[in-house]
Amino acid sequence: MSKKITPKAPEKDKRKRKSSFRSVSLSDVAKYANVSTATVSRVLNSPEKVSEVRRKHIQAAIYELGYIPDGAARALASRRTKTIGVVVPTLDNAIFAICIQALQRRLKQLGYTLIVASHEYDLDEELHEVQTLLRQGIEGVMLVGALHLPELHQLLAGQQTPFVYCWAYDPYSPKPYIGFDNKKAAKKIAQYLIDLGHREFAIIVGHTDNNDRASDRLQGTIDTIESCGLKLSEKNIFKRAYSVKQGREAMKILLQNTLRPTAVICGNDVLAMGALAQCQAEGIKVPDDISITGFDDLDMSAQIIPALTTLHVPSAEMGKRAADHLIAQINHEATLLHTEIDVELMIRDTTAPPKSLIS
Amino acid sequence: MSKKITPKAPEKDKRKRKSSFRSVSLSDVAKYANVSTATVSRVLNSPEKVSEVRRKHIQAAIYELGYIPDGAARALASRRTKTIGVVVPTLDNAIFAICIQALQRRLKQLGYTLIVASHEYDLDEELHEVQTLLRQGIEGVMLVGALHLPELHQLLAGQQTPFVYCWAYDPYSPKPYIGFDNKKAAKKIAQYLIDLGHREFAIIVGHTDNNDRASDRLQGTIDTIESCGLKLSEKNIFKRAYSVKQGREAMKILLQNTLRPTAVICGNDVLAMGALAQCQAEGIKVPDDISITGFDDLDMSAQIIPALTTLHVPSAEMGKRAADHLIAQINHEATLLHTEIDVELMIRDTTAPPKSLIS
DNA sequence: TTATATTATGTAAGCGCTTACATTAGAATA
DNA sequence: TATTCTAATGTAAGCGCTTACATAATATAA
Repeated sequence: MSKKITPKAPEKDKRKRKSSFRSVSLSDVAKYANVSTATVSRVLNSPEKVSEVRRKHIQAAIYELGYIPDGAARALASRRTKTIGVVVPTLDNAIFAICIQALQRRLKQLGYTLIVASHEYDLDEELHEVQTLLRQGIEGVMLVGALHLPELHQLLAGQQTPFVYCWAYDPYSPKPYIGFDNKKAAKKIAQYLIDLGHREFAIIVGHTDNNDRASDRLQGTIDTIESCGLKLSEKNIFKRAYSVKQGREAMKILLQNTLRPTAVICGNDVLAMGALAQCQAEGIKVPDDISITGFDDLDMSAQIIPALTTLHVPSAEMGKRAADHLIAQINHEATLLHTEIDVELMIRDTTAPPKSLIS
Repeated sequence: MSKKITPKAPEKDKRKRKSSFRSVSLSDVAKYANVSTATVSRVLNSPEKVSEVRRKHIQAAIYELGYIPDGAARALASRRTKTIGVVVPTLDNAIFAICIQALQRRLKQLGYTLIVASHEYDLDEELHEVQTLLRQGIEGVMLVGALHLPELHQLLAGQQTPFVYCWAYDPYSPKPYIGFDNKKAAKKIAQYLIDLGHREFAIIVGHTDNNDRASDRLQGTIDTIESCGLKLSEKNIFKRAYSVKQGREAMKILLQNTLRPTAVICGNDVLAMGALAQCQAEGIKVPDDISITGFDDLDMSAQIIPALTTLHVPSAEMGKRAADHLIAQINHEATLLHTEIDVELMIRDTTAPPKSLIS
C-alpha cells in the first residue's frame, strides 16, 4: 500500500527561516574561540568558573562577533526569565509612572527586567494582562490595589507565581501587601479638617468602580465625617474621572449650590487642582472662602499657588520595596508578608479654619 | 586508566529543577486530549487547520488543565517573540507616559507585547537598555529623539532590527522618523510672540545635554528671535531640570533682573507652570505684566488659570503610529519612512501684547 | 609515592514549543 | 474503478541555550 516514493534529496533538513539572516549564536562563539559551548555559557553565567586566560579569550570572541545571547533559549533552558511584571490601571497617572520607574530601577539593579501592562480600570482586562505576562514567563508580578477577580488569584496560585499588592494594606490578609490603608489615610485628612472647625463638606473622588483605592478613600472620609455626628448630603459627593477638567467641573456644580461646603476633600491631587482652578476662575478665595485638600502629593502640588494641602504617598518607595519583596520571594528568602508605608499629611496653603470661625 | 565506576542508577536523567512544581505543558495537553503535540500547537496558532470537533475537544483540555503556553519555548521554536521595545528618557513625564500608553494599546491590538525601558537621559544607558531589549528578543524598537550613540545604530543595523525615532523629524535622513521638527515648532511660538509685539525675551528650557528635543527647541527659539534683529542675553537663558519647582526658581531669578523680559518662552509646560506659579507668588500679572508660553500641551495646561498658551504635541498619535510603522516593517510591508505629525499653537490666556504697546 | 580533592573543561541531553514533511483518509475527478 | 486532489493529522527535527555528569589535569594530603 504505502509506496514510499521519496526520490528527493535524502535526509537533508533544509529548513530556511523567513530570512537568510542568522545572527551569531553561542556555538558560533564556541567554534570561533575553540572551546565548547558549555565554556562559553559559563563565561556568560558564572565567569569565575572559567580560567582567566580562556575567559578573556572568549570575551574577546563575543565582542568580535557581536554576539547577543538569545533570551528565549536561555529562558527555556534555564527555566528562568529574570523578568517581573506589573499591571497598573493606567500609565497616564504620575503616581503609577513614578512607582514603575522606581520598581524598574531596583529590578535592574537586581538583574531583572520589567514588563509593564495596564488595564484601564477593567478587571477582566487585568486578568487577561496577567495571563499574557505569565505566558511571557514573568517570575513575579506587582498588582495595584486589593480588588481583583478571583480567577486572578487562582491563576497566580496555580502557577505558584509570587505577587504583591500595592497601594493598599491589610495586615490580616494572608496575601502580601506593600502599601497603606487608604481608609485610614482619608480619615487623617477629614479629621484634620474637622479639627480645624469645618462642618460642611463636599467630596470629589475618582471613579470608584473597580477601584478600591478610590472607594476606600471615599468611605474613610464619609465614616470620619459621620462619626462626628455630621451629615453629608449625597449631592455633595462627586465621582469623577481622573483629570483636572473633571475636578473643575465638579467644583463648578458644587459652587452653584446654595449651601456651600466650607471644605472640599478631593480623592487625588489632580482633581484638587481642578477644584482649585475653578475657584480661581470664579474669584473664590482658597483657603479663605473654602478649603481644599488633595491626595497623593504630586511634585507640582507643593509648587502651585496656593500650595495644596494633601496626603503624601511615597509611590517610589512602594515600587522599590515591591521589587525587593518579589525577588526575595523568588529566591525563597524570608520577607515580611506585609509592609505598611507611611503616609503623611502635608499641611500647606489650601486649608484654614472656616470663615465662620474667623469672623 | 579510566575506571568508569558509576554504580548509580544507570541512564536515568533525573534533573530536578529548583522546585518539584512542573506546570502543564503542551504535550500534557496532547496526551490528555489524545492527539499529537502538532495538533495542539495548531489549535493555538492556526485553529482553522484543525477540524472543529478536535479543536473544541482540545480547547476544553487546555482549559481543564489550565495550560499556559511557554513564551520562551514558543519564541525559540518560531523565532518570533511578538515583542516590541521602547526606550524613553523617563517615565516620569506625562508626554512619554501617554505615548507609551498609546503605543501599547495599538501593539496589543496587533498581538504584540511592549517592553518599556528608560535611560534617565544617559546615552550609554540607552545603548545598554537596547542591548537588554535585544537579548529579550524584541522585534522592533521605538526610540526618542534623533540623538543616539553611533554604537546604537550599528547594533540595530547589525541585528537588522526595525526601529523608529519619535519626537523628532528629519525628512532627509535615511532613518525612519515619526514626529515633528522641534526647531520649527519652537519658531512658531517665538514668531507668534514677536508678532504680538514682544521684543524682550527670556527662555527657560529643560537640560539640553543628551536631549536634542530640548536643544532644538532652544535653538529654534534663539534663531527666530535673532533673525528678527533682536538680541538675547545669555543670562536670560535658563536651563533647568524638568520640574515645576525648577520653573519657579528660574522665574524667580529672572524677575530679579532689572531689565525684565516681556515674554518668557518655556521649553515645556511643566517649566511654564512653575514660571506661572512664581509670577502668581510675586503678584505679577500674566499676561498683563508678562507673557508666558509652554510646550507639550498637557491636559492640565488648558485648565489652569490663566490657561497656558502652548504648543500641542500629539504624543498619543505618535505612539500609535510608531506601533503601526514598526509592525509594518517587521512584516516587510510598505511604510512611509517619514511621518510628520502636526503640532498646533494653542493660543490661550498667558500671552498678550506687551504692556508698552497697550498703554 | 599513592590516594584524594580540586579545578577546568567537555559531552550531550533536554527545556517546550513550531513546523517541514510524511501519511492517511476521504472527496472529487477522470 | 482508478487516479488525483485536498484536508486533517502525525512524526520528529530542531530552535539556542543550560547544566548534570564525565573526564582530565593538577594540587594537596597522607
